Amino acid sequence: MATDAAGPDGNVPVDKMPRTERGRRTQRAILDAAAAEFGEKGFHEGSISGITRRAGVALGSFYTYFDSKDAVFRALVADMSAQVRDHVAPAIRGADGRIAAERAGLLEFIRFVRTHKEIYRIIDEAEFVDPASFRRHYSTTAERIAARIRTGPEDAQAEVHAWAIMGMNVFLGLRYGVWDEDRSPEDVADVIASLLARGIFGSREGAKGAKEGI
Amino acid sequence: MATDAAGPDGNVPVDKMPRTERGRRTQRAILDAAAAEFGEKGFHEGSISGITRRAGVALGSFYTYFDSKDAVFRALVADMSAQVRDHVAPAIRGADGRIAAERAGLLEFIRFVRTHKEIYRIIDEAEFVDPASFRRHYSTTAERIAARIRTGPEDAQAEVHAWAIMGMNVFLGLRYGVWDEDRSPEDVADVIASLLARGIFGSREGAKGAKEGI
Amino acid sequence: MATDAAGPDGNVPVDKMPRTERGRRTQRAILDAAAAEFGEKGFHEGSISGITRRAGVALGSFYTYFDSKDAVFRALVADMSAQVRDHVAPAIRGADGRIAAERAGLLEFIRFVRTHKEIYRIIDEAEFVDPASFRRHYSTTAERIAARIRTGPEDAQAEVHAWAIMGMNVFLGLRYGVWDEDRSPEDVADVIASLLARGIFGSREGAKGAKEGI
Amino acid sequence: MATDAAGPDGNVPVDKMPRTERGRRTQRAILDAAAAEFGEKGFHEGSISGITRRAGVALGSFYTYFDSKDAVFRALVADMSAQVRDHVAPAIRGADGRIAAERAGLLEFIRFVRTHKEIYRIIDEAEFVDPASFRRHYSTTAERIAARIRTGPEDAQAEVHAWAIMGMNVFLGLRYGVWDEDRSPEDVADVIASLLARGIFGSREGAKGAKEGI
DNA sequence: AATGAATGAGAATTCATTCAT
DNA sequence: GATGAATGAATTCTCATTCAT
Repeated sequence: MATDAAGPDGNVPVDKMPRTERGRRTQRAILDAAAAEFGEKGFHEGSISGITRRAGVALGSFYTYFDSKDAVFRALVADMSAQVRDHVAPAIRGADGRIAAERAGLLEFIRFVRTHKEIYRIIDEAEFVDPASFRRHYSTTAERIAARIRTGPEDAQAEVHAWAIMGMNVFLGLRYGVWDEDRSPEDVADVIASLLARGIFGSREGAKGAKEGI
Repeated sequence: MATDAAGPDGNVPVDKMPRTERGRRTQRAILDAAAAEFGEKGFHEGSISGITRRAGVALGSFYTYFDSKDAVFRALVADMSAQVRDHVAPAIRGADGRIAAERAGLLEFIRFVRTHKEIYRIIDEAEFVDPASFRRHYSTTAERIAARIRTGPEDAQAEVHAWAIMGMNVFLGLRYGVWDEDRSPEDVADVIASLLARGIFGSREGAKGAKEGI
Repeated sequence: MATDAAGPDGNVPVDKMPRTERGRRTQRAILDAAAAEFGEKGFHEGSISGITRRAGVALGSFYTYFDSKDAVFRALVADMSAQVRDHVAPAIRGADGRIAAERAGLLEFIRFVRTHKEIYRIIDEAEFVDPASFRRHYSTTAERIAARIRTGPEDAQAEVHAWAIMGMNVFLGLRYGVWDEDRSPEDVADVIASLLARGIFGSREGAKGAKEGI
Repeated sequence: MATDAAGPDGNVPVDKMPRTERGRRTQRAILDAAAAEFGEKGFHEGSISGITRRAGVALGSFYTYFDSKDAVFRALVADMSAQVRDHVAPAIRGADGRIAAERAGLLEFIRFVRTHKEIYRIIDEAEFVDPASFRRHYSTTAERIAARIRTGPEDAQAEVHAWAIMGMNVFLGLRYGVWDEDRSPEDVADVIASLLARGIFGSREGAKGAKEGI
């Protein structure tokens, strides 16, 4: 995990940092329970008592580690955000060529959400619970993509492309990762790689170029 | 507008259907007020009393026309969903060629959200308030796109492309329609048209093809 | 029916008395609908709109004929109270002997409640809605019984006996008239006639005496 | 007392069971307050806030111990039901002979209701609030009586007699215990004992037999 | 650190009654 | 007479947060 709890930017305030090993375990248990609770019921329907029940601790113990319901949520968004990044980054770095990198990113993203379906409910709900977290998550993600695809300092299209790619990924992850698994992640990634390489109709002849590393 | 209030699929139950002209006006006022309230505060922070205050009617009058807070929300999602569709459809129909159609769709979509910024808060929050509405909205939208771009009955990529296009549009609308207006809708639409036509790097030379109607 | 609507003692106030034949029909429809509504749902769960819906008239029309929810209820209690009395009275008058009269009263009472199961919900709920109606109903009923069984002006036991008989009848009506019909009214009436004639254990040899008219 | 709070059958759900002594005291205070509130105002007119005010606790504390207004009510019916039973049982067991047992039961019942006048409002209102409790209360009471008076396995009249006796008791308790105390409980019990022993007219000569233990 | 009882502000919902048409 | 829209007071229930032990 990248971060542990939640200040304004998703980090736990110092005075809530567990001092003992036992404390650390309890805090981790609460954060995991919160992911389960919010992933299942959403932020508003989820409750602190639901979290502590899942974590197997007393209600009051929650406030030993987090300042408020909002605070765990922020910590959670930061945590999930970091998790996706950490999961996807190595594959992107290992890819040969720009299109291949985006292909790898999408592929790993779909794989990741298939095993962490709660991520959508958590990150999307941030739009309502903590808009700053939400914006930060997507802005930094888009910037990362833009940095990868930018062809030079003059490239004015990179930002638009980055948002487009991010949007594709998010919706394809929802459709083929969370809602249904009726198509393999590799297949989806191939189709998109070809789209990025040759456009939407050029791709209808086959999406092999991506693998050759353009 | 397509629908007026809200049953399970977003339609008002018969026993809530206004029988007089006066009733019809009141119901419309409440639905508009709900769009404002939820768009501004979100579903959970928004309140029935906030809605009736905006609508200028008594609290109890709300229940003359809607069964519950959830019900107006459903009606609203159906209503907004229909509004975007109705706004974008003519431009798409009038476009010359497939790529041009998608370009027109995105262009009008960004224009629409610039004047209806509340649409994101409303449709996105449906994921938590009424998942069925949320899924229906995006599934039907994707199907509509797929129908436009499908090259033939064998075209297995159309669905993936449709979800990709929808994802691009949604995120570009958020970025360049709601969050910031630092780039013209036409510019964004051109960039994407080129991407669809020639791929991400082919497009770096210019997105003129779209206008010629491919 | 004996009475039509509801003042403090269960009669409709003059200004609510229908002047036309059409009005009379509407009022009767409302009263019958109220019996159904309250019998089915009870006073508190029952609603004016439920009544008018059953009666097939507009909500506002209710107030043309009754002053309030309490008022219909009072009218109803008076109405049902009179109905039982009117149904049971002839049988009692026609009976040969005191025990036979009580037997006939119970027999007809059970028969009556089997076809008017709502009577319990209505009269019993009066204890909470309109204690005066409730008390009046049982007091006058007890007095009627006492008058029948009193052996003379000195008979101090008659009142106690009357309440005892009324209590038996009410509970036997509930058990063998409303809740279950697993024993014939005649059978029940025979058992009680014998109890009244010879006591609880004397009766175990048979309850024939009642028929002979003691 | 037999039960403390209220599930479907009048028992508190486990998750509402107080874990500390302090909790136990609070729950008891709320239950007593509910008896007072409902006894005085009835179920529908009584309010949760009325209960917590009487109990001297915060409104929200009510829900720490009971799931709903209905739930306390159920708990209360079970509680009162058990209280009468526990109050009357020893006198019945100590009586010499069957008639004497019934006499003792009635006597103690009248005495009990004189000091717990709220019992009628509570148990009778169960007919509307929680029919299952109501039926359970009277069914088990009748069975207990039947078991006492049954002369043998063939005795088909016992059940009818049991309901008759219960009905007498309930109405005599209402008349001479709750509404008016113009006749001593002993006197009433004597009259009924004689009725049970010799029938209604046999008893006019005197009800001495009961005391001799028939 | 951990526990769980206590708090009370806040919101949705119901429905008898009034009234303009 | 009939209609049905409008009103708003009243109440139940939820739950984040605090605090004494």
